[in-house]
Amino acid sequence: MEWKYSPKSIEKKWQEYWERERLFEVREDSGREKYYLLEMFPYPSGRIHMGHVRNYSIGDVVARHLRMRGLNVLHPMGWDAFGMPAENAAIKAKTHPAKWTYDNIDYMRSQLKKLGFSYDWSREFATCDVSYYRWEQLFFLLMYRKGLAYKRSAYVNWCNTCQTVLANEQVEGGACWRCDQPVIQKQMEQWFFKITDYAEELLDYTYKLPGWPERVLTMQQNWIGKSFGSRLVFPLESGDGEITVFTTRADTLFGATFMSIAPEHPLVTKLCRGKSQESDVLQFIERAKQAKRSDREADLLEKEGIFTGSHCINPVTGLKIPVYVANFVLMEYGTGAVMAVPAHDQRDFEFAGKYGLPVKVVIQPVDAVDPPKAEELTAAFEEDGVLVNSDAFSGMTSGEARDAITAFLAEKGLGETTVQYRLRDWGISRQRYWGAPIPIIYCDRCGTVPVPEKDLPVVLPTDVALLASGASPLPVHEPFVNTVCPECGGPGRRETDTMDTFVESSWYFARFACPGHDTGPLDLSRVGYWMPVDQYIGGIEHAVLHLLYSRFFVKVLRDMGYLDVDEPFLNLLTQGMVIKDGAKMSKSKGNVVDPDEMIEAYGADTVRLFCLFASPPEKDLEWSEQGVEGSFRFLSRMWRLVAENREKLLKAVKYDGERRLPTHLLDLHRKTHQTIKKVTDDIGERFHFNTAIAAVMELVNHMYQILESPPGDDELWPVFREAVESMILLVSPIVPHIAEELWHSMGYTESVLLQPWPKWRSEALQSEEVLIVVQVNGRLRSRITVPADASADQVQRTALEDPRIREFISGKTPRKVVVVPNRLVNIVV
RNA sequence: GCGAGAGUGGCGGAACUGGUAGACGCACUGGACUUAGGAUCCAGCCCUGCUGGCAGGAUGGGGGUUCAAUUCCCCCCUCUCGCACCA
Repeated sequence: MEWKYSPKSIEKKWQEYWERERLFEVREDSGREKYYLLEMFPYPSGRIHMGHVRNYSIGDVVARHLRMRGLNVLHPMGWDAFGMPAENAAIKAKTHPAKWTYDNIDYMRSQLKKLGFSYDWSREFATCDVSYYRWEQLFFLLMYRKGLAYKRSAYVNWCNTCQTVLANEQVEGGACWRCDQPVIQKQMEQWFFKITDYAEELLDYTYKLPGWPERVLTMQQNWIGKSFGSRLVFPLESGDGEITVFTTRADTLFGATFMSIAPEHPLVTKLCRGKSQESDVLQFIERAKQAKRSDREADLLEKEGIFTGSHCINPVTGLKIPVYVANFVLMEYGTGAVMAVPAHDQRDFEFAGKYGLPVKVVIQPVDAVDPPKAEELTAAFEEDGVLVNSDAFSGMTSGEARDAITAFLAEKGLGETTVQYRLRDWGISRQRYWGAPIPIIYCDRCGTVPVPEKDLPVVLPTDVALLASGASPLPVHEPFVNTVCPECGGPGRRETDTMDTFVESSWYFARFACPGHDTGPLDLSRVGYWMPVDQYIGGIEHAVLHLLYSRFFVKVLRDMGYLDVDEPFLNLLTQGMVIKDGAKMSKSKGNVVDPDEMIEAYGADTVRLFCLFASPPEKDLEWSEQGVEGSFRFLSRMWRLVAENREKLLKAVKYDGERRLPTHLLDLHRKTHQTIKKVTDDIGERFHFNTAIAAVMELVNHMYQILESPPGDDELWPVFREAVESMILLVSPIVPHIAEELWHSMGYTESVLLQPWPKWRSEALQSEEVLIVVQVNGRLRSRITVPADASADQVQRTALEDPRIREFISGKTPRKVVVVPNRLVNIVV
């Protein structure tokens, strides 16, 4: 055995050994308890970054630990391989996205292997493999059949830089989530998945996922945005038609003095037709539509509107009120029309002030004597209160009135209570090449025709010439586009949009359970064993996006009979970012640390150890080269402990806990068992790897302490051997290479992975004497040592007899004495 | 604006159900070994005072509950994240 720890000479050896022995490959085994551990799979961008290293190190500790605890652990890895960077890189480097992607996968796989992660590589796949995305096309067809996939013309988020459409979830603060450029609104024909059909269930289950972080659930709840309200009908003054609004404040209906509708509202052109203001209105609409979404969202856009020239009738007052087009009304939410109540809505209040519209107070605060006067209002009163100026409804509370007014209108067919969601359908069309083709054919005679299942897959052609603009080459790829209509046999044209790559990541976790299955997407006999994922680990950035889509998709697949679970991920751990010099590591900031260089300099174990030790997983991790060196130093200390004492350790027989020991060895024996308990709890229950590591460091320090003053004791080496072996087993999930090497150097021939996780004995945790803190009036004054089994009375007596304590009490009689067993005594005088 | 989370030494962070605040590591200081060490080992290391041992003050600030508060409650300040004209 080398005297010096040198990771280079051991890491590769053990990686090859694990692979040769197929130690990470698993099969379903109904006789064993399963555990499905998954980390978010990476996009093959070229190289692994520190965020990945951290994510996968956390997962690997859990996987290795639970294997030693006897569970049948599925721990797979694959590639989220479709996506735009491949296209952009291919254009730049004059290569093909497929080649670029698969080359990156090869390199990144080698990086992951160098880090020693315990993946079952036999299950690996990439989502751009035809054998994967073909099943996604089948899902699309089944969803199409059920009306869950549909096409419509809609105003959508368009990113000019990426030359494609984005889903609402993919627009962050009005900018593209990928390239950060402003997004504009564009009307296009688009395919949607009807996620809104599942809004209620998606929301419902956010209250049934105790293993998820509260804030992720809150974010999803906000995103779904359920609100209870009413749909109310305002007939047009002209008599031919009506405007329906959604409102959560039906109680304020008597105060609705005008109407605001969205520029995109279908009635707008009709309402201004033939009126004197027609051309002004049309101009206004054009301007409003062109406004960037980023401005609209950032509240930069001034609130503006224009009178359409038409009126509608307030259904309870019977008064005619003007209809305005307003740039802040969103067509996508509710009905695209808002009843404006300036006295009780701040936005309407400002709008009314600007255009000289009437303000009518209909709610007064509960404790007010008189209703406030409209002309004295400086701001809208938006809270609930008591109704005034509202005919028969006056005197009701807001809550009562919401129901009563809606019911009153419902009788006339002019209203109903309803539930409104903020969530909108998931737009999945992407005008890009490197994605899964949408299996649809357009025929002049038959219209939109789904590709028959027997004709799947629709293979993405590889013989394409990429366009420098980034626009998809598919529409101009004649052999792909031109096809035959499956219904009439006449000429047909293929859909050239591809699917959003979030579709692939919405079911990959299920496919890992049966990766080679080729007669269907999922083999329920195997998938049923492994699903759901017991623990999912990844970045918080997917709190809404990927994690919401996946939940939706699982419910759809369940309803199709492909899955028998309601939710994909039982427990979720969202790990923090890797930070350097106070900022997230990124190329543009120039603060990236390359994992390869770190592995080269310190070895994989050190890199893993540092990632786990520097902070708890859910917090951000500040990268520190000195911290990395500290981690390396600790591994060296462990190494030397074994290397320098190997002969003596090998000769000793592990202490069995039976014979009596001198105090200092009993201390070590106890420390060993305390450490086993602490590490087991920290890794297994709390995921606090940093404190688990700290505990092992304490044990190692303790061992060095004992070696400082060699007592020449016969019992030393047996007890030491117990401590050393425990140490090796406890760190093995964290730093597997050095653990494997040390384990074998202790004379074992079987992998450390196959050892049972060490157990602590509770009797070994007990010490004969305990230290008790003595306080007087809550201030620490002395420490006493008492037998562990001393009664409260005895402890109290000993404390009161303590000379220091007597001094502090100085003759006074204690008013009260609190005794906390094994902890402290507090004397109140 | 709304929602969530967080504020502890020079730094990263401990303290699981209220019970010795600062485990463990980094940095720093001193010493040992050494031709030398940026290797290793040992010791010190929150602040203030006489400086041995103590005493007092410290967990963003203020108040409260309690024998006892980093931990529970109220108010305020700061930071981070998410949502943001949602009717």
